[in-house]
Amino acid sequence: MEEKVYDHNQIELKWQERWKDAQLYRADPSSAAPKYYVVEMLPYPSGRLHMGHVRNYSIGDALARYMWMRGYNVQHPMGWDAFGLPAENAAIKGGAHPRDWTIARIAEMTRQMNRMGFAYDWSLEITTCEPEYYRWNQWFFLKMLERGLAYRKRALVNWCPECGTVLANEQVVNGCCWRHETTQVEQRALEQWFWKITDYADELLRDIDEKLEGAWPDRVLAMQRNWIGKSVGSEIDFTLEGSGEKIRVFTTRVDTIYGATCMILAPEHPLAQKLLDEAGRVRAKEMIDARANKGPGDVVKDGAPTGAFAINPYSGLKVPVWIGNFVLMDYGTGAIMAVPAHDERDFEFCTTFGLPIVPVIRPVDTERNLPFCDDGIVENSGEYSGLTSAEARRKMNERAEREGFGKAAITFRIKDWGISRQRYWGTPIPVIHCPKCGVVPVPEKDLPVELPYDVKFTGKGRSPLAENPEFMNVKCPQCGENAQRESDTMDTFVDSSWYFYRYCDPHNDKAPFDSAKIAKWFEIDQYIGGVTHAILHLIYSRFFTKVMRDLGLIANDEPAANLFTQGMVLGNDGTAMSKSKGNVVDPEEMMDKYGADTCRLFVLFAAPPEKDMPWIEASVGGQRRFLERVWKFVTRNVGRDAGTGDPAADRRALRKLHRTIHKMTDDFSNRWHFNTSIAALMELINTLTEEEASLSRRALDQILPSLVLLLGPFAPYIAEELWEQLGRTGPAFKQPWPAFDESLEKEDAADVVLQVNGKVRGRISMPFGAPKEELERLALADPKTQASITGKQVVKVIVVPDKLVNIVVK
RNA sequence: GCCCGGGUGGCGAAAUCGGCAGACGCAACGGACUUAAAAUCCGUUUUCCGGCAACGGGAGUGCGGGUUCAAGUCCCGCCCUGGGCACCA
Repeated sequence: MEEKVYDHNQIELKWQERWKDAQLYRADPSSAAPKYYVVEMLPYPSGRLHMGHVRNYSIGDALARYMWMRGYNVQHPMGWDAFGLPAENAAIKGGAHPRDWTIARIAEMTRQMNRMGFAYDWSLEITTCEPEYYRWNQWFFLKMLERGLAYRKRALVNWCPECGTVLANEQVVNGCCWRHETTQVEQRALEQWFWKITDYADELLRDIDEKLEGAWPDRVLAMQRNWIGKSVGSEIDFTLEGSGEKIRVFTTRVDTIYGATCMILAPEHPLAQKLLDEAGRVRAKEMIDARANKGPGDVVKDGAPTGAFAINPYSGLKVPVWIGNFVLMDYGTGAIMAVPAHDERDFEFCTTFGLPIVPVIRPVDTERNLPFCDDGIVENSGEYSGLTSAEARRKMNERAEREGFGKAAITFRIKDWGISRQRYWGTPIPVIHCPKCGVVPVPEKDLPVELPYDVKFTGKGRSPLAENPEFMNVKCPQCGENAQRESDTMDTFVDSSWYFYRYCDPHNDKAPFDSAKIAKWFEIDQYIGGVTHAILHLIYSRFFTKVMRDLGLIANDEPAANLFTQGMVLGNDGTAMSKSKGNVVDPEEMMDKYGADTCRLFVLFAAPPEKDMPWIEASVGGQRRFLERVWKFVTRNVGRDAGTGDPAADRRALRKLHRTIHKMTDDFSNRWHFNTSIAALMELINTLTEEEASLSRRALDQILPSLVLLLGPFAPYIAEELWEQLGRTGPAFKQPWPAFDESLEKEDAADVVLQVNGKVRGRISMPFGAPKEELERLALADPKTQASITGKQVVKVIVVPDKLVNIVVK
């Protein structure tokens, strides 16, 4: 048969047309095959696919296609993280309505994804800005409220005095407003909603060890551990001299308490406000503001005495009470005991302000240089002197508990999740503020609280919702009097915390999902996304899963049994692609130029998927050339009258084929190092081209279909087209993955390396399984090794059968 | 400062269990084809030394030690680099 021309445009258009069939990538509900649920993190619909998406989704798609071929019942959905600031910013700048803006961009990105040939079951598609989705955010909010997991408190927000509005963190650039680059952002306190993720802090931490270790990347788990930040220590009350009020401190080093030479309160600490005089309060305010505008780098330690004194409950000694800018109000109790001899920060503080330094811990076997911050032997500490730090901590905790001035305590660094956003384009928080009844939840039957479409985007004043009377004015569900809706919307991380559950039952209008469907598909077998979501998204989803479990909706404790985080795509200059650097490569341009298959192949070939990968356009051509070589090889050999050929050539070609299948099967099941899988395919085509003239028809009939199927998960268009040209029926991606036969992989003879003192001196070809003695004899007799041995004494000979002989000489 | 990665040719990388370092690809150079160019195909390409040559010999995986018959791979101590956290008591 004639060799054909590889025209990627023609092939892609043809198959896109055929792949429109909505049933094609649907999981089979009646299938008895084992399920495989693979999810790639859903994108924000910015309107253009970027290389990071292409990489993420090419990895996921290769895996989904491979698992289909392995006979699994695969569920592979896609959706849109459709709420968020860019749409609203665009509206503020005079662009389209956020909804229209978003819908148009979703359409555009869907088109691009289909062009890439990604195999999604679009019947499961979810769009988080649709009421049918976000009503369940609201439903979950009500459940959180019922269970005491949602509460309101005052918290700081960014405020631009120029706009007269609240800014999201992303709208703050270098401490200034995004629209007024010279206007400093201020901090203002507003009543906001929080979710008590801290209630689950212990379980979130424990399950990292018990459920995720080994299945999620270490660096993600390390970041999460760090973020949760569990500290084991003690809470101890110091008594204020005079009033007798208690000041509670948290410390991990109660064993050093005899060395406490002062107490330091956060400047915001309520007691500090009380103890300070007018001048002191001004100083405290200065410290708070200086910290709010904290630039990068260290803030110099600052502090001031309150004039008050407190009594150390263990030693009975009186210490001064200070305020200090390095003590955080929202960690621990907002107050510390300063032990300058055994803590670097306290040391720095007390040195600066001339406070005494009293050592109470002796190192076990080294000189003591202050501050000495390790455990040691306690001294100058009354009845505890002579104990180890650990013993002292235990005994001191016991006494605190017994005498009622403290206890062993655990503190977490993680804080409750503030979900309120003073924005329009998000899920309305379903509560009503009634002057008589207070905060009243919207009754479930009234969900969803829909976002009104007709609002004004001024970028000034309160959020567009708050300025919209038709939205805001309602009757109180409890007393029927005039009341106001909550105008805040939810953080978009709420949307993405549970979307992969909704995929399993996307159109359910009675519940967020049917629990039986979740039981069938969960946990997610493989979740794939960027490491940038290591903390927030991935910890919020874990939290959501645990809450849903406690609500009785699901049975699993974790959302994803396995997580894979791919590396970034870097520009030609080796830095992350960004518009400001002008090193962005547009996937669509690459598709025009080289075709979707080439793009997919390149992002998988250039580096192993977990590593950062530079986009070097010069090398993309190599992938295109590879596809052309495969294309030509297959098309010109489809019907070629090859006859019986040369059995030795057949054997060599089949050996390479089976090794390639073996290698790729390993890569898919272990490491996903698709770069080496593709390299193996390249080696295969190199061998096939070399042997081509001597191959028999029989061998070709085995080789051609296998080659095409192996290529399928990476380059689906060309695989499907060639499959059809081979005269096969049924889609290539639903064929069984080729099997390898190890007996065909073996060389005819073993190539045994001969070494002298570890240096290669020669090699001999031997039948497999040759006895050690014979290998040793032949190695010693070999002329190549003789040259290096003569005149020396052979000390010993190491023989690794079928592989290597190392002669050790002196 | 603390916690993770990473360091191998001109470049992206490979070597999965301690057994031939540099597979595969890019780029470069040489050749074939062509009036010419592009495309394609063939060849060379870690480095140093010797040789017209086929070839032979030495060095080499960030640096310094160590274990081993054998180390890119394991151990100890450094250096550089990317990322995360960063006054968390």
